[in-house]
Amino acid sequence: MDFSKVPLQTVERLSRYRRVLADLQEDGVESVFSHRLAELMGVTPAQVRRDLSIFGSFGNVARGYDVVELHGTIGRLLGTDKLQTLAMIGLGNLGRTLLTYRGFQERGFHIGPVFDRDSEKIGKVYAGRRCYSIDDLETVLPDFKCKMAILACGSSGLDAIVARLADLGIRSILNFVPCRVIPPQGVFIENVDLSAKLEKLSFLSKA
Amino acid sequence: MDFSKVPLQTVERLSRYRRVLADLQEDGVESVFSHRLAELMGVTPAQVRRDLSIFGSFGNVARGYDVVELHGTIGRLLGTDKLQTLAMIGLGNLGRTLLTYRGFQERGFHIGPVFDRDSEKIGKVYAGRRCYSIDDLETVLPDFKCKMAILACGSSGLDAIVARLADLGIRSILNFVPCRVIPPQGVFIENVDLSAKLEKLSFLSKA
DNA sequence: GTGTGACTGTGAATGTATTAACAGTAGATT
DNA sequence: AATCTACTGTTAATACATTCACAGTCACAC
Ligand SMILES: NC(=O)c1ccc[n+]([C@@H]2O[C@H](COP(=O)([O-])OP(=O)(O)OC[C@H]3O[C@@H](n4cnc5c(N)ncnc54)[C@H](O)[C@@H]3O)[C@@H](O)[C@H]2O)c1
Ligand SMILES: NC(=O)c1ccc[n+]([C@@H]2O[C@H](COP(=O)([O-])OP(=O)(O)OC[C@H]3O[C@@H](n4cnc5c(N)ncnc54)[C@H](O)[C@@H]3O)[C@@H](O)[C@H]2O)c1
Repeated sequence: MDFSKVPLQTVERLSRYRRVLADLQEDGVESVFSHRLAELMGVTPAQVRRDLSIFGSFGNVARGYDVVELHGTIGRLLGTDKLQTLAMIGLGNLGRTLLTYRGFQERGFHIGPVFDRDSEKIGKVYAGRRCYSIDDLETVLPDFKCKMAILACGSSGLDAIVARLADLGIRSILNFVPCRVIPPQGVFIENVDLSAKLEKLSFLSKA
Repeated sequence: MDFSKVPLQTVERLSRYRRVLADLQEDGVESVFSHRLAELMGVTPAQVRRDLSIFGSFGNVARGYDVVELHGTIGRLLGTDKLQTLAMIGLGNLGRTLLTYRGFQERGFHIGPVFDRDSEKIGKVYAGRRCYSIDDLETVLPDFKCKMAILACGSSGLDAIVARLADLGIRSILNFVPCRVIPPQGVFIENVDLSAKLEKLSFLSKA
């Protein structure tokens, strides 16, 4: 599997395919044609076939795609067939909300250690997770074997935190802090900027 | 201004330009070249010039772009130069977190009326905002003159809620519910799917 | 004034993503 | 067994986005 020639947009659709397939599986549907899958996804059938064919030939002319099999295959591709433990930095309003969100668990993610710099929070347990001092990152994090992290902290000194996470083996980061963070070599950062989304909507709705 | 020929990616960058320009303004910088702006944005200088030139000629060969002027121009383009009031559906963990988030206010957005179906919450006031019954949407919402809404509720009956919002003049929606919602004619929906983002990161970090 | 250097705005070139179109195939039908 | 139908996987065509590269412009030096 040559990752470099998978279109980024296709990657973003993969998780949606999986979600749609999970629903079909729940409904007892055994197999599905690109046509129907496209309809459920809101894309063209050609797009579906193209997306899937990048990873192999899973379809069958007579029956289409096997729902259970394809669901499993996409899960393995995404790496979400096994539970992954994430680290989180910042246990403020957002951090606490994310901690109690069940949607992550359902899709193979689990927030493990949480780090903050506020002494009020350090040592306490929230939603079953212990809050550690950000100063203890190097001693605590390795025990959890995390490959991914969530940033839900303040913006000051963010680059330093990212560098430390990278040194500790974190390969990818979901960042809620609305400021530019330059990814260290080999680290992927996905930014979630809600205000930017609202601004985009504001622009579009003027059209 | 012909909106149809503005690349979507450019729209998404507009809010980031504005943020960068706000920082420059704060630092007392009067004008800036595409080069420097590109550096701060993490894109190429050609991209910056192309993006801005779509909306007009704001630059000056000798001084580059006027920081204050461009900041204002982008604000007007995005429609965030005036405060906009949003409606929100769902006052759960996420809804409450968003209500208290200061970042929205800072960028010209204000959550006004909040609707829920839980009688425990209806009538109460959270962070200065009254929670109304979702059944009273038609009577309450018009008073607030909202053009945008946030969905932070459960997934059942979502299409019906979206249809009602559309009928009441909502033009665009920020949706946190992880299921496909088909936008009614003339309504824009931006989906925020955090699990999908994590799955994307999981895939990329296997490369 | 004339020359120099550095910039913007943009046409042309390239790169990336989507859609159209069809060859090849397998089951169903006569 | 020959024909028909409807599908997948893929090649070719199109659309969309970014980058290159340069003509035209302005400020400044001499
Ligand atoms: N709350 C929201 O709805 C929302 C929405 C979008 C983005 N965000 C962003 O997410 C981040 C967190 O938001 P919040 O509302 O939870 O803020 P918050 O102030 O409630 O919490 C921030 C937490 O991070 C901790 N923190 C700050 N700097 C730290 C550091 N260097 N190391 C460790 N811990 C640190 C603080 O002690 C605090 O506990 C902010 O950057 C915010 O802009 C929040
Ligand atoms: N909590 C998170 O961190 C998080 C992250 C990403 C996405 N989401 C999504 O956001 C949504 C809300 O999440 P949450 O954690 O706040 O859930 P929650 O259960 O805490 O709150 C949901 C709220 O919505 C209300 N509600 C449900 N259906 C409604 C309807 N039809 N009309 C009006 N109100 C309705 C409920 O009464 C409840 O108050 C969910 O769809 C969830 O999947 C949540």
